[in-house]
Amino acid sequence: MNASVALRLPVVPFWSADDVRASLRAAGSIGLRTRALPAGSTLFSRGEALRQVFVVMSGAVQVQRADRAGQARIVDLALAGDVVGFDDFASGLYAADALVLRDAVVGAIEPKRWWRLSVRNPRLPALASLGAAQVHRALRQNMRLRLGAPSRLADCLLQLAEKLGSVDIELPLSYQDLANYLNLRPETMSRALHELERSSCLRRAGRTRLELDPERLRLTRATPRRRQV
Amino acid sequence: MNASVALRLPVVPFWSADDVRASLRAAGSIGLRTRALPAGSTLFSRGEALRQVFVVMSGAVQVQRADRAGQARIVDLALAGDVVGFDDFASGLYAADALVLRDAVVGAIEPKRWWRLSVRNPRLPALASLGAAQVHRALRQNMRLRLGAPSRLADCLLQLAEKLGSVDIELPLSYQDLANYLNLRPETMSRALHELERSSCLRRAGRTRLELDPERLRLTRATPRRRQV
DNA sequence: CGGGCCCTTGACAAGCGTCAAATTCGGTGG
DNA sequence: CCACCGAATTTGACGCTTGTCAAGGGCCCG
Repeated sequence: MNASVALRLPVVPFWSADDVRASLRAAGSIGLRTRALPAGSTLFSRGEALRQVFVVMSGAVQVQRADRAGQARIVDLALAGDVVGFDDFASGLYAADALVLRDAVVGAIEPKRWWRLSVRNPRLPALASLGAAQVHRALRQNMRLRLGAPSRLADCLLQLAEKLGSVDIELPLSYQDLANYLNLRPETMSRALHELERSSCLRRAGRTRLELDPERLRLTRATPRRRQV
Repeated sequence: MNASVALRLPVVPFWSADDVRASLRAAGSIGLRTRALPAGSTLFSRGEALRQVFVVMSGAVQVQRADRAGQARIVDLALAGDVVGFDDFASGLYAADALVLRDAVVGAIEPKRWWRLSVRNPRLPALASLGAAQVHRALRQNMRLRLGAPSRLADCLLQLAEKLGSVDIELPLSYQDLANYLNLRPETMSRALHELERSSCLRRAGRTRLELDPERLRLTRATPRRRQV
């Protein structure tokens, strides 16, 4: 009975994209220290003391943890506009490893300093807003993990297309790692990919280059565990 | 190759429990406005303007959204010490419905006011810390959804026991709703429950009353999709 | 006593993981 | 430039896990 309360609300886009860069730009990025990092470098590692929370300005960063069996799990994929590292703000220690996938520029925010700055500059986005942005992403990943394999992949690709602002995208990681992120086996990933290709949701134009059809992808995403004709 | 970097780290507890009440208490709860709410009442509803972020001081609250097909999905289960509603802080509108399951006392935090207070009282937990706490919970649910049904349930029950401070727990919601939260069908939930009972991970002592054996539950949780003998 | 809802159970099918092996791709050394 | 190696990806076969459907039992509340 509890679960049926929200049923009659209209269906609207579930989560809006939120690009933290925009608010930083609006604030004139006062006092934002940026850092350029080459692909393959490390943004932070597990166990280090947390000094900064990061905003990805460009490029791509993956965040991974070891699960209880010691297996590495990719738990986050941050592109331009995304916030990384906020989850460890309270504990003071990074609990995950952040790896730069594509040459990136990140804004490094030192909480204390940022807080002082924002006392004087009310236009500066509050730390808390950055946190809210990361919660949003975590919740979207949450909902994604509730879908079947093809829908899961479709949702992920749609988000990538949205972020990158193009239907013609270059994946920042291997299919293997993408499978890890989506909690699928590489074999299943391969099959889901072919499934999407078969239903004209996308066309493969190179190893990790895809041309997407957002309309059809949305259709597939909405299809609960059943193939389209 | 990317995914194998963190492998040799020691296996330690994955996420620590974080009880925001503790830090509020440490700060003397200066200026925290509390509200008592009866079971069945609504904390906030989708579409409303966000005025407050909540900290559950006692009782239980569930948060639900409609998925893309319009089905209600329970996305969060907040007990004493948990933060609710922070995800909508940036957008300014609640995107979900929060329903009180068990008579609850919640601390209502108005961001602007809290911010002003914390400028003067450095001991007050920052809004950002509250946000970090909610990210933590979202990430844990994330990892949970990657597990098989029995492990998923085991992890959830372990968290409940930890939160409630007892191995003898009363579920704040029906099995049906718990299944929804864990993204399982009621039938699967029933089977997982019997599975745990069969392997002495728990004993059922009433409709929604359970006596847990944390040690065995941890064992089951660590077992990847395979029955124990 | 009669519904209605929640929880169970059984039978069955679909989805996804697992295993093994083939194939392709990228990069390296000759 | 070409052969070769190792990693990534693909394919097929097969089985376990979970979803689905249908039906039954138990409990609470009129």
